[in-house]
Amino acid sequence: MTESGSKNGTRVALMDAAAALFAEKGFEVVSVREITTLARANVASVKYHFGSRERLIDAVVVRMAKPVNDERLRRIEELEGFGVVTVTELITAFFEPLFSQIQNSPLSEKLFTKLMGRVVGDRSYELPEEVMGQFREVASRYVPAFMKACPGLSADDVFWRIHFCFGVLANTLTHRDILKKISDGKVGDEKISVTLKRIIDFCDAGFRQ
Amino acid sequence: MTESGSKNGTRVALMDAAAALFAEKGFEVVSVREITTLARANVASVKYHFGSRERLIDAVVVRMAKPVNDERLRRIEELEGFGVVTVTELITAFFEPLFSQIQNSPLSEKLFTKLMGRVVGDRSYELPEEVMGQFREVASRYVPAFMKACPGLSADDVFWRIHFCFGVLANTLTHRDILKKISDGKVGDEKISVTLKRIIDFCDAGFRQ
DNA sequence: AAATGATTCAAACAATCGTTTGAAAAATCT
DNA sequence: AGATTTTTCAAACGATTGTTTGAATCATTT
Repeated sequence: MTESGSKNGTRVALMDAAAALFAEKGFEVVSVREITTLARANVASVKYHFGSRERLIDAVVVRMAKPVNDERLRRIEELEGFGVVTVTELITAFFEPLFSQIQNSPLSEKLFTKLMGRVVGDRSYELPEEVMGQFREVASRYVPAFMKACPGLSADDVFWRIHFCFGVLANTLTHRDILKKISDGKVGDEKISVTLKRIIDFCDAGFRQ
Repeated sequence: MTESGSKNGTRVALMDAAAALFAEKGFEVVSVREITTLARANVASVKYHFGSRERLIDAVVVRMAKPVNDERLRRIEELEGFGVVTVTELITAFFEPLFSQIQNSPLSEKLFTKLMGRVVGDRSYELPEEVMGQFREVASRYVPAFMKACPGLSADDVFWRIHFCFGVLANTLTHRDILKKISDGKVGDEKISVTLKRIIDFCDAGFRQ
């Protein structure tokens, strides 16, 4: 019974627990026993269901990244069907999918965004090859589109600015709660969609300079 | 003999080795034995010279952050002596000190920037209280200056945009080498001062929108 | 009901972790 | 020089790490 039916409860419980802990603490510092304790499962269940701790991390990352990258591809195809594409549209098409999956997640909005930030920002661990492939495909579609949307810019300029946008995104996702601490609780309580608009506006202005 | 003379060679050797390893791998995943091996010192030397692994991390971070924050304070004082201050000047005064200490470091430029990126970006460990105090002081000077320089913006807007700038900075420092990989080696080989200018231009445009 | 396969479980594996010990070595002081 | 302090060192500490084992339990099929 390898089918993903309704009966592999332990398997998804492990992934849910791992996702929550990874979001809070980072991939490197969460032990297998922490995960299995939170999931109310046995220590050996990780080896049984995933083969190893590392492959459990991979499974969590893939489950999170797959629908996002799928939607990114879907949206740029939709955009290019209309002809001319602007930088603003590209940035939006690239960023919005990161947030549109929140309601499908077993995680709270706060943990979801934190984990997503670690997936796109932490490079202390190696991304699973499956996700690397997805990302390469996304990049192969978006980079040329960005270059076409900015005729005056060199390849260097475009690459760097995309990189900067990534930085804004990753940092904001991972450390969204820091702002409340820094500002003595006066700033940081707003809907995720409002924050997303802030990010897009900032990156858009930075990209177009 | 607690004086920091020329004779505590092991102490600085430990900090140098730790700094290099932290830069490459991150604070959490480097073991005491890795550090002492690279420093050609005994395992027990960390406990003897620093008290614990955590306090060694603190020492490395303080040594890196102190001159940066000092220069930040010096430069904003200098700026405000002239009267009106622009956003561009503030961003420059805040960012440049991160790079001006490269030649004073025992680390290579590449490792220096990586480690600096982790110091400002990684929040898997707690910043030492000494550095937190420095940062609070820097923030207490720069945040009001930014607000004064952007009369039309709310406090929320200013806080968020500063946060975004932080993201661009931290991500670029930590993952400067990724760009070369993504672009098949075509992008990413340039002087650090050129990259700094890119960062400042991007953040400046994003901030002023 | 018996047999078969899938899953869980307590217990132990070897390896590594940060830390501690107490004595040897080196440096400094009187 | 001897006495004293500082620093180094090999060895071991208990705790925790990811993994493995083999039997027990559960679910499904024959």
